[in-house]
Amino acid sequence: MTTVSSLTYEDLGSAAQRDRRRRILDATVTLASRGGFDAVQMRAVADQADVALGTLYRYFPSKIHLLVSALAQQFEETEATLGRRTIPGDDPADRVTYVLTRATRGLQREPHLTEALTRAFMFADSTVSGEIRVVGRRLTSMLTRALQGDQYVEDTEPTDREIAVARVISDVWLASLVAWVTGRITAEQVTERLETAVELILR
Amino acid sequence: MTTVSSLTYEDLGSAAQRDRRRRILDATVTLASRGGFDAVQMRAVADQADVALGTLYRYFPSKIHLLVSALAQQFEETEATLGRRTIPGDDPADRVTYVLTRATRGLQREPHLTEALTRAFMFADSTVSGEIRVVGRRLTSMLTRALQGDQYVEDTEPTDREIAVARVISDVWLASLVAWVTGRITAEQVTERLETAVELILR
DNA sequence: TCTGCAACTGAAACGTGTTTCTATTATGCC
DNA sequence: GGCATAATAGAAACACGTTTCAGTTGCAGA
Repeated sequence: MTTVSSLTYEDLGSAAQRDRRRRILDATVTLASRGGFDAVQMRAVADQADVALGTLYRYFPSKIHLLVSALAQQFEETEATLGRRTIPGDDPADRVTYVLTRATRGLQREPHLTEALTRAFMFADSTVSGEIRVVGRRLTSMLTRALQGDQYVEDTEPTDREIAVARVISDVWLASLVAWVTGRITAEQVTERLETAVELILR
Repeated sequence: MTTVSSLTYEDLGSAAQRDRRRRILDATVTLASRGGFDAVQMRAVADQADVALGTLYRYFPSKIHLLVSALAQQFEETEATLGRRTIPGDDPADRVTYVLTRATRGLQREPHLTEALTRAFMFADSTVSGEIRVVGRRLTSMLTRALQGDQYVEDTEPTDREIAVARVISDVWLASLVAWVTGRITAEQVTERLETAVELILR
């Protein structure tokens, strides 16, 4: 149950170190986009990021830590790009569906990357719980924001019900993504399942 | 996307072969109960089952196939024991909650085994889709049966809505199990989350 | 019973995640 | 600038999943 944590951007003192961290995460995303989970090989990441293998492990204590950190970073980037925009839709169900559809379309464009990040997220053990929590929080907050709609700009705390709804929907989303990246369902079916779930919970 | 399948009980001609398969799955469950996913090492399984490593791989083409097959077997055993009994509860929500609570309590008694099987299930890639489907079907049928209640004895086909509800609930269940086995939430929280989800969907 | 084929054994070897260790380089402090 | 310390490089070694293969055993059909 012991947690081992990756070095975060804030942990790193010098610009050179922050640059190393960035290079490592960039290499990870590049390799993952190209060949998925299996293509993210620690030696290959180290090579491409131009750091020694030992250094890579100093920054990220395992392949799973590395990939989950890459996932967190991808989330950050997404939020930075379209995070402040108002979510279209007149009621919570519409807004949630909008966010989910849009996100799913984005993931669909990078199937290998999605496979790598999703599988790492699901396979993470207790030593990765810190990083996992970060991603989980981002996910639910993205959904509670969609549930609240414009009220969000006032930074309203989500209600218990909103949190519960967000959790269920993110559970369905993750399960559907796993099913998609393992070829059990198509991308369209992912969207269908999400819409059905939203229907069941919010209508 | 190519599927590679494990040898099923039906595939095996001789009694000696069926016995080998049983010994392998027994060894898997024993090791998993003792030390979880990491303790299920292919050499150790082969040793304990008294077969050569190559034979183990002939029966189950990977560790994940092996563990997911063990999961399918556990399901079968559970269904055989209490499969025909009527599920108590006056409405679908009560019956589903009953089944979930009971199952969760069972899993709680074998945390290492649950960790091993759950993680294998979530980590499975496209080559395991056959075995995964078997387990997925069992899961949803367990839940649709609870939704239908006594009607089930008439072998009524579940409605689309029932199937959709069952899917959402099994998604929540799996996500909660993963969170539990990785130490992010307690077993009580698993039950809480399931009850909340049932509440949201069925009330 | 004999024969041929499929299954099994035992062991070696390979791939990749992870650990470890020594030499070298960068960094902060006097 | 010189020094102590931490960070990094580079490479070897280990662990475990997986593959391979030569020899042996078990078994169905002639």
